[in-house]
Amino acid sequence: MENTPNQLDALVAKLRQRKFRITPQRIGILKVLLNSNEHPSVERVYDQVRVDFPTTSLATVYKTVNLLKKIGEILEIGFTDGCNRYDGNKPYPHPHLICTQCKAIMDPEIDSLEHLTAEIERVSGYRVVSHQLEFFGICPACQKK
Amino acid sequence: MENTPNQLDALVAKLRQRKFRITPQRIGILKVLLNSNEHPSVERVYDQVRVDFPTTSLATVYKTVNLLKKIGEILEIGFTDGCNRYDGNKPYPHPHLICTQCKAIMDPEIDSLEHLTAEIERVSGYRVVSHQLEFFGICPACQKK
DNA sequence: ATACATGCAAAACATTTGCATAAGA
DNA sequence: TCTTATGCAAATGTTTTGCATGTAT
Repeated sequence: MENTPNQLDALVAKLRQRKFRITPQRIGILKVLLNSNEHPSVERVYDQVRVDFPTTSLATVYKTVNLLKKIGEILEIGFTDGCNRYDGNKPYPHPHLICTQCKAIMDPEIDSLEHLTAEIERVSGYRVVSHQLEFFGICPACQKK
Repeated sequence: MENTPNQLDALVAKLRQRKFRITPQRIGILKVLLNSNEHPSVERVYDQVRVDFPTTSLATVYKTVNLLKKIGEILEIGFTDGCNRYDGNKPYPHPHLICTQCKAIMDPEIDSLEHLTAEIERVSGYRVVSHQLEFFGICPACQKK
């Protein structure tokens, strides 16, 4: 589990550019979001940030996650049963594959949906801004159990 | 806004078959879910059911909706900001087109994602059980505002 | 008759907010 | 210095649950 200083520095620069303040809590939250490939929930981010910055509060994690979501630097993966999860590595719409048993989330390598988006716009008259595509199933590990 | 006795009868028969009891509240909830094409929230179902059965409680609507979801007779459309919505007419996975301004939901006519599902299974090893595809955008009416 | 469903109120849960304090810029 | 971020606790909003009562079968 290695740091990604380039991504981190880039994100910090973006925040600075937009006149947001760089606090140790925010750095910690950014690191967790950039380093993890597990699509963590806010609670999970909170737990991990507190390893380095034990004073960080849950409210701050929520506020920072919302900030990052608003400026488009993380992607929210909506869960119907509480506990949304976040992707800090690929903040643009892309499909997710979710194991309904262990809740693992992975990014399958498949073609994008640009052609579908275009078709939707054509037949509906909507201006499509984004999309969300989630596949639910059982991962290989859980199939063996 | 016409009743759909065939669909209703079929659903009632399914419930009976599974030994669930047919109560006036449940009939009312089923009617609302089958007759509406607006993909109503629980609160919305509640409001409409109470026109016919004013004694119906919100808890009962939640319980019935959960029951129907569990037996696969309605489809849940997950909303990240509270207020999930439900489709009683097409309880199988299909794409939705959601206006981020007026919250209207429509069903665009496009090809299914079966080929995509198959590809996902091939590249990931997951057994894919269902999926969810939502497009977000601005509907024609809201574009004019 | 006997399960099961209902309705109420309370609980649970994730998330947001208000506000005094702390700390980046 | 001056504004913004933090942290706490309280508030919010949706959904769930426990339990006594009512009702479909």
